[in-house]
Amino acid sequence: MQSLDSLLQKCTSLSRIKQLQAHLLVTGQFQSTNARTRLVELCAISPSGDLSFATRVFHRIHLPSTNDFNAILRGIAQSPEPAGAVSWYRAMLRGSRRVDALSCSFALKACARALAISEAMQLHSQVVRFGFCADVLLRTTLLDVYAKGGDLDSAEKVFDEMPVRDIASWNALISGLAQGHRPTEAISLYKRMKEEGLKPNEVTVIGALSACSQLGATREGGRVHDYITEEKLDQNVQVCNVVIDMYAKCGFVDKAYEVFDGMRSRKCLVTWNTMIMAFAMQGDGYKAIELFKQMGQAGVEPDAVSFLAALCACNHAGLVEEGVRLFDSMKECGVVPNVKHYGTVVDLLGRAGRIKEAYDIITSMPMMPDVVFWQSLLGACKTYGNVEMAEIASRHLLEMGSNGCGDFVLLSNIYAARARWDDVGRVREAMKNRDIKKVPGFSYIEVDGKIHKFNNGDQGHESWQEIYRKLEEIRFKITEHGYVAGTDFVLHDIGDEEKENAICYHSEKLAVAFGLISTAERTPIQVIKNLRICGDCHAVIKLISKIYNREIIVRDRTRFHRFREGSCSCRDYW
DNA sequence: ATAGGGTTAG
Repeated sequence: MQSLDSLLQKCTSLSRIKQLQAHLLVTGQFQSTNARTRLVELCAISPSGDLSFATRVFHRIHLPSTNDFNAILRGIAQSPEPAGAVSWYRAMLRGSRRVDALSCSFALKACARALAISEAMQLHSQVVRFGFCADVLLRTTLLDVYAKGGDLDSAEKVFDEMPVRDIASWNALISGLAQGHRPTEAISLYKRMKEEGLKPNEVTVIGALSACSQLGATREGGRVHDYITEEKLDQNVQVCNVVIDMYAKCGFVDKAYEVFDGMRSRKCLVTWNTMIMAFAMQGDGYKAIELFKQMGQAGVEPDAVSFLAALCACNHAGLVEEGVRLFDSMKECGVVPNVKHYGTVVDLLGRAGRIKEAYDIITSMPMMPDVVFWQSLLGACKTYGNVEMAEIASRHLLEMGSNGCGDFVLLSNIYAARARWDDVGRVREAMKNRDIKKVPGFSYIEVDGKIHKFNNGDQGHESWQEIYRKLEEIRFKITEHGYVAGTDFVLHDIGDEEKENAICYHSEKLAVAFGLISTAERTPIQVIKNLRICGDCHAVIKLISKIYNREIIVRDRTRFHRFREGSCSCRDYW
């Protein structure tokens, strides 16, 4: 037995696995020993293994045990086609061998990966029926499947009903909430966990910090970082990576770089990528590219994400030539550009007015352009007044059934600028006939460590009346400074006054106004927005920074805008 | 019935 164990450990390649199988067959141990089961499992799950070979071996077993079934089930669950695990599990149910908690565990894991929620629910009821409920690990798996499938309410329910929880159960829900865009709840659960005397580990802080990054929760993020240092969790690269990302997303690039530079654990590819992205978001194009080069010097090969980060940096900093060069160099590095790379270069070229080149890339790239490409091109056409190309782009958008009102607004504006009123009318008609909806915009602002959330036109905040009064004051003051409402940025099917009102109460304006009334004079105000900042808000916040003498930082979907004395760090280029 | 299952970054 001892020798079989050591033989199993040496099975690091498929040929070794086959040798061992032959050995078991020859010595007559194949049909009777546990070693066989472990061999099947090894072959089914190890990277050097081969699932189809494992399955062939399985079929040579006279009376496969539950464990033999499980070995294959586990293999299918972590294969590229996890959905097959459910039918394997069903075959098991019909067969002579009973399923155990592990079978359920693997099948559930497969559901999580295949996002098969209804199958997961069926498995859930079986877990109950088979009486596996006392199993903490299995319940945690269940919780995780719901969370990954987007059903956070069910995940919470599983968690609440657990008679016993261990750290992994807490971690699964904290991470689930963070990944499911319910960061506020993730943080309160993290706090509750500490209050209950549990000790967060690496996995916990990764989830908690990811939630802080989303919210721009600077204070809580700093506290988590302190805890990480105290508990020496920073020996873990993944933890360091999230710390860097958290500081970057909370607007502290310098702090992010400090952590990056002083890391005790070895930097990995993700570490470099995170830091490059951090500079890119700040619009520090040169620093990002510098780091990209340093990464190569450090012997870390850039991957698709590294290139994307560097390309975004070029885009945000307006480094057109550098970006094109970078894009062209991808092939030499053996990295295949994906949609996002193409999207970024197209955007980069378009913004630089190189519309024909951008168009040529769209038409020659190896994948179908999605709406984003045509929107980006259309935007460039508006900036450079290229009506012909704008029509081409819009036609594609219409064909693709785009329901983003921004596309219609842009096209309508392009026609209006040329006084082509018939066309303007046609676009309006098209707008009416479609179900045009916007993704609702919202913004966060942290004041005294507390996160406040604002939706567009929100009147739910406790001081909303004060906020709206402040906005009126702002409107009055900026008008004195020559501001004219930029009604380009909203739908054209409402009256002028209404239009003005609609953009007056964009979530970022509400958040900034709240910042003005609730923080000390001259202190910076920081806002996080889920979408890209709109042009009118951008113009208004520039003026606010000047009139109220405040530095205002807005992180939008793609980057940071640092408003100071009437201008923005993005140089109006975003 | 020998062991094997859950939570983690750009």
